[in-house]
Amino acid sequence: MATSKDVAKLANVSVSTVSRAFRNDCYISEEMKNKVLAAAKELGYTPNLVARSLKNSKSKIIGLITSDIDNDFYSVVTRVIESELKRLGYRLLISTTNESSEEELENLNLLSSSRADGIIFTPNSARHHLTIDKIKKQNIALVQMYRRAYKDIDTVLVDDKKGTYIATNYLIQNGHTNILLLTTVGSEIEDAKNYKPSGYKQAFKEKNLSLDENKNILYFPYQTDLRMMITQQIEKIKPTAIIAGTNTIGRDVIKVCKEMKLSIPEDISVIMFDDVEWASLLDITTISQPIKDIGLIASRTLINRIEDQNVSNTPILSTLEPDLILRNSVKNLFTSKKN
Amino acid sequence: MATSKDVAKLANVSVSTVSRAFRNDCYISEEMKNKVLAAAKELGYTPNLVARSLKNSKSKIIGLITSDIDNDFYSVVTRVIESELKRLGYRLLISTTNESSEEELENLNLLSSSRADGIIFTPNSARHHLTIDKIKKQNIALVQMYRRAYKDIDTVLVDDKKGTYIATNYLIQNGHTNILLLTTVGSEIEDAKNYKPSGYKQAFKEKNLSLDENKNILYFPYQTDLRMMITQQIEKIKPTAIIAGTNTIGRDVIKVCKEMKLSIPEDISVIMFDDVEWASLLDITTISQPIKDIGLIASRTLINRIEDQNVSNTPILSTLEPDLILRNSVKNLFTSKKN
DNA sequence: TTGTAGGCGTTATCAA
DNA sequence: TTGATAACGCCTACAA
Repeated sequence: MATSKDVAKLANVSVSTVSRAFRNDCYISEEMKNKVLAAAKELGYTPNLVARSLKNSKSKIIGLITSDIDNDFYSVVTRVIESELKRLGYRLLISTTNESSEEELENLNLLSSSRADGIIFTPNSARHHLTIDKIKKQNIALVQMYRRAYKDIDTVLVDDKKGTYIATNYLIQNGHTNILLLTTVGSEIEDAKNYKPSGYKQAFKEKNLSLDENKNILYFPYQTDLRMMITQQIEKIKPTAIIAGTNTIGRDVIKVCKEMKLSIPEDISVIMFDDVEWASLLDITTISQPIKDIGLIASRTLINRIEDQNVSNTPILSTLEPDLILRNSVKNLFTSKKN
Repeated sequence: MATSKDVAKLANVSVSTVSRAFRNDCYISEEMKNKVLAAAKELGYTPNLVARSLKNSKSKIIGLITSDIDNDFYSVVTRVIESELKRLGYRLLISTTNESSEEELENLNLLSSSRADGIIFTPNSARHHLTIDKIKKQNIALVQMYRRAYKDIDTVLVDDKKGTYIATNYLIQNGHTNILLLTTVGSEIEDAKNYKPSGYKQAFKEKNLSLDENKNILYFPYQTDLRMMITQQIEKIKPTAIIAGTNTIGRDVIKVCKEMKLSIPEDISVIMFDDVEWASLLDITTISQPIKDIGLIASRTLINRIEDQNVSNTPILSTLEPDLILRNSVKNLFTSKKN
């Protein structure tokens, strides 16, 4: 592979002139620049970005650590981040953790060693404070997305509490009081675990409705086939409505309903988190996460930290609001009684 | 950030000893190694992978260029590739082209400049032979996936012709002869464009059934809302069955059927390419692409090229077979006539 | 405006 | 087994 030295030799100039030609440096004459560019073309030369990174201590690479890229949620957010970062002149190195805190640590360390300019990640725990501190000292920018494990770094969150709140309220307004909430243990982050249940409970409290938390809220471990557990719980408490805390849970709920020959919304009402593509095909009412905004804000917050020296030192917390997308998976128990 | 020099100073050894300690070099005593590791820990030192890359001319980074990461197909394959590459000691840099040949070129050049060790990509055209040659000369391994634009590099393909062939055959066996095939122009690659139609035509030919290609095969441009066009074609030729060439086309077909109040499979039969998650929820019969195998084989072929000097020079072509996943979206016109 | 030279943090070669 | 030193390819003072 040709180097700047080769180009310099061919163009009869010095290596610094070659360097200048490739960085739109103003201290170079048009003539020289053209000469260099011509020689470079002849040799098929492009600047070696690895060498440039070493010299500049800037890699123009951002690491993205998610738990699970083939979850629709993460693949869409990955897409958004990739294209926004490209626009801003950065490239994206991805890695997944499968919700494992150890893998998360490995990935963080790898990105730290790779001298990434920044990292966007979805923490599974708050255990890696030491590593996070090390990374901050290295001057690598950090943004945590979707979960807030560390108080001292920039965060992009979705207000999950509000999500369950509006879903629950909507169900109550339609006459449902026996509502099964299915959610994930999700992570070790205490806050994150409680967001969804708390909105649910608040809605009940505000209407002075009684609620048996132990029966009506079910916490799932990560990524197993949940159908058995869902079936049992439905049989046990006979809910009139279900709130599925993620799209994967929602998928299993729909499968279970099919197996149990429960038609939606006639026999049971369903609201699902994440407005994935197939929700509209099945006419499922959803809590829509503003995925695009999450990706955009995460990218921009990160790049601001990297490029803008003047940005305030205090961590920025951006909280985005979910939306209720009304379709046809919730039955109105009031009007149907009248019939 | 601490460097090997700092560690060397603290441990009272030379930088070469530090380097050896971190590379499991055998020419180092246990004692020295421990001393170095302790010093490194104290300083929070990790080897700078950028410097290592420069020195070794090996970045341990693989570039993946796909057209569209939020298509289910690509996000699953990305996931598989990421985890396989991690297992093999490589990291994944992703970029998308939106099916644009120009963006593809930019991405190839960027990866070339970044000195990636290898590239897996889904070519949109065969236009970039010069760049491909340059990259090969650079000793960057290349694998093209899903489309075969260049004859001289390793390829992982799915036998799309066979896919439409078995789908069409199955429909014919169920009494369908007016079948609408919806497929993409997809790319400028002449071969790729014709795979799906050719299997379809072959099935008709083998049964000596007549076929009006101009009416029964519809080519779509990339990523637009196809519903209008689908609706018109259904009204025009009144097919008894539809084959959707991709999951995004399938999604639009299902939406159209809803809008037109055509129930599947009662009023119209549907088979769709790509066995995405939601296909089972809607009971759609699909042509399943062996996505995991594609990702695994692409990764392994690439890493073999990189690490195994002895691998044969002739390009490897791996063709994977699709499967018909039977569900309940095709009506048997023979048995239903009898009723 | 252009060229020279030193250094970014590693690793590899060679000598000790 | 260890240490000194010269690359890897680029950028940036500084000198010309």
